[in-house]
Amino acid sequence: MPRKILVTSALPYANGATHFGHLVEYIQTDIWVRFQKMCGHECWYICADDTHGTPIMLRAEQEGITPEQLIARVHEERLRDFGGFHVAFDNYYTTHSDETKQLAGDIYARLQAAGLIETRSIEQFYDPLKQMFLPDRYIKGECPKCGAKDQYGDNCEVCGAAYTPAEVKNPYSVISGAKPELRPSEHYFFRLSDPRCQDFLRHYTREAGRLQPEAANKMQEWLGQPGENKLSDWDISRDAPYFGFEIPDAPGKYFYVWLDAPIGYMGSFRNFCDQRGLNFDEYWKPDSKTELYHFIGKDILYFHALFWPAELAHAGYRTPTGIFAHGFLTVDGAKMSKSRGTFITADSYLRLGLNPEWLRYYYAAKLNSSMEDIDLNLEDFAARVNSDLVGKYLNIASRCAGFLTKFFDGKLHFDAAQPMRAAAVEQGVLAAKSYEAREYSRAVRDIMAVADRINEAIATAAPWAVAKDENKRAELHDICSRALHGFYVVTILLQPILPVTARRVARELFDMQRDFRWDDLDAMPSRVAPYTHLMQRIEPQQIAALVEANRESLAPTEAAQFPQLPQKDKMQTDALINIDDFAKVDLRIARIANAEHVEGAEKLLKLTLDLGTETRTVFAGIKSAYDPATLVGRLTVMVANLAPRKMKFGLSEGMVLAASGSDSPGIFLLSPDSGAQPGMRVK
RNA sequence: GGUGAUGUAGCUCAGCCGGUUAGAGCAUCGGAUUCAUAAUCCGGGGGUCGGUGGUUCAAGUCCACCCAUCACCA
Repeated sequence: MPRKILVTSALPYANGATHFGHLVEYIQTDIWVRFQKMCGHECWYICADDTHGTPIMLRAEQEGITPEQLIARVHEERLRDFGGFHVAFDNYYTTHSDETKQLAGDIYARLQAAGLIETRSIEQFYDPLKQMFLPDRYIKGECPKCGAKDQYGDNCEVCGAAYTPAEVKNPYSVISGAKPELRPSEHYFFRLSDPRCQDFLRHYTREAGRLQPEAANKMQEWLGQPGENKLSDWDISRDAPYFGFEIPDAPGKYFYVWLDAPIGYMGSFRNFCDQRGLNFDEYWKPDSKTELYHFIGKDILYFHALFWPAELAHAGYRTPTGIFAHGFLTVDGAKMSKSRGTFITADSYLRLGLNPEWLRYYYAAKLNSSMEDIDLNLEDFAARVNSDLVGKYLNIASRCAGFLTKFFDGKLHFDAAQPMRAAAVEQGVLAAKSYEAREYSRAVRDIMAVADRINEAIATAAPWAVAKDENKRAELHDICSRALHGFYVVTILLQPILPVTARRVARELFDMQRDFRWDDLDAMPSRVAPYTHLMQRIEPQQIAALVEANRESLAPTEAAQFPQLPQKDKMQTDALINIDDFAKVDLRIARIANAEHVEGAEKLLKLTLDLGTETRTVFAGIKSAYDPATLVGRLTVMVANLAPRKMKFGLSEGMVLAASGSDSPGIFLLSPDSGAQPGMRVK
């Protein structure tokens, strides 16, 4: 019976760049969602930008743009960054939307009708110059305890003391420098202290599966003993000027950003339902049979486990099935640091050309269901990825597929398929348990143990020795088929973590027309295409470049920020061509039918290209980057109408296309997406 | 200051309700192998399980205190 599941990641605040800390959560969630989808469940992954509040308003002002412009820009960045790491949202929206506004107003009205909204006058610091009320973070002064200067209004970074802004000595506004003054203002409160909320939360937070054990304990701490009434009301309004939604019938009063942020989950989902014709209410009505999960960081547990369920429950909506908090990310054992270069942005990683699946794998290898922090040890990162993914996992296919191609035309044959299928299904059950429980580190451990066993079996069977005896072809066939089946199994198990590699394995290696599903574990692959490399190793220089790119020196400059970036080859916008000019170039898909070294040539390889209707001989200067054996069989793109050129070694009838940078090493041959056939025109 | 979490080999981590000589992967050392992106396989070395004290026939595993790191709260 397929489940219906709605999953969210916390809405990232729309200021600042996406960094590695963010990615922990989105990758964690994405893996879970991909796993559920593979199992055939209807699972929707919903997210949005969290766009309101004072910081956004001020930031936009600082940049001389409107908040709308700021959040639109950040929206683009987020989509690019998350997409770059293969985080596949079903909908990525914004809280600054009609849907969210309407839902926020609706929830507010229902809470008001339930008698859970109350107004009262409070005193707050006000910046007389800037003419606005100041959040605590925007007040600085001397620590009342140790006297340290320039400390924030809520705690001291020098002595660690916590206090209120009123206690700070010689306070000043961070925005204008003015001395803040206390002023009264009417604020709106959600009455969390109401017995109805207390009773509800006392039960809700203790139900099995709702929260992690540590989180549930924390809730008990916040809730206190029965009758203790430790919860206080929640201030949900802010005074103008404020970027957000004005509270209905309360001119000049706005919803506090934390009120509309979680409602943004609903807003994004409603927007998605409208696009897809889904029934919003089926997922949000009080007695919904669907499941709702929020993946969050442990820092925002308070909002998600207290305010949010209490709001929903009393506004006539369903409450979350589960709230899953994760810990923080440290890099090399310490908080991410801009000066050390460990405050790593998603963008820098992608721009330097590092493979996003490396990070996905490493995070998966570290993540479990607890709220413990996880550490990204950069040295360990490279070692682990190289050894697990390239050395163990991909190596299985790399070392055995050749025999199958060479002796058996790529066909697989199993002497005893049934027990192999049973074993694969069993592995699947084990891994599925771990994925479902968000114990990814356990899943990875178990899966890599499978890869270890396969390599062991290969070593024992020694196909390279068996291959020398022509009478043992059947044995060789079985050995290599088993190995490739093992590779097939491990790939399916890893697909939630390595979606791109798994997709390539399915489509390019095993000739499937779709991605893997979990129940493919109970099927046997029948043939393999010639193996081509699926992943590069991490080079130590790449890690060094990453750290360098993220290191903020005392005088940061644009150029210093991405020293290794291949931004050299400037686009020549002054030499434009029109479509007809371009059409003169006859680009064709070509299959490399043969590739060989050219005696006496330092840089050239001799390629025989199959264009479907004819073959061409092309000399390509790619010897430094490619081993001819690995090229045979792959598709690439060639210029078919280039005038033939007589070279020292023969006539070259065209050229193949490859990317290269002027000052970074490497030559990268182009490849079409799967499905392209030799001879097809590229245009 | 209070509460909680964490602290196990060089690195990253497993260790269920306390029970034989504390495990894995990586790294390292020795050997094998050459099918594979110097990948793989076999074997060895390496830990007084943060510290101190206690409970117990028996503690990495329970208790107390202390230290370190992190978080939350006032």
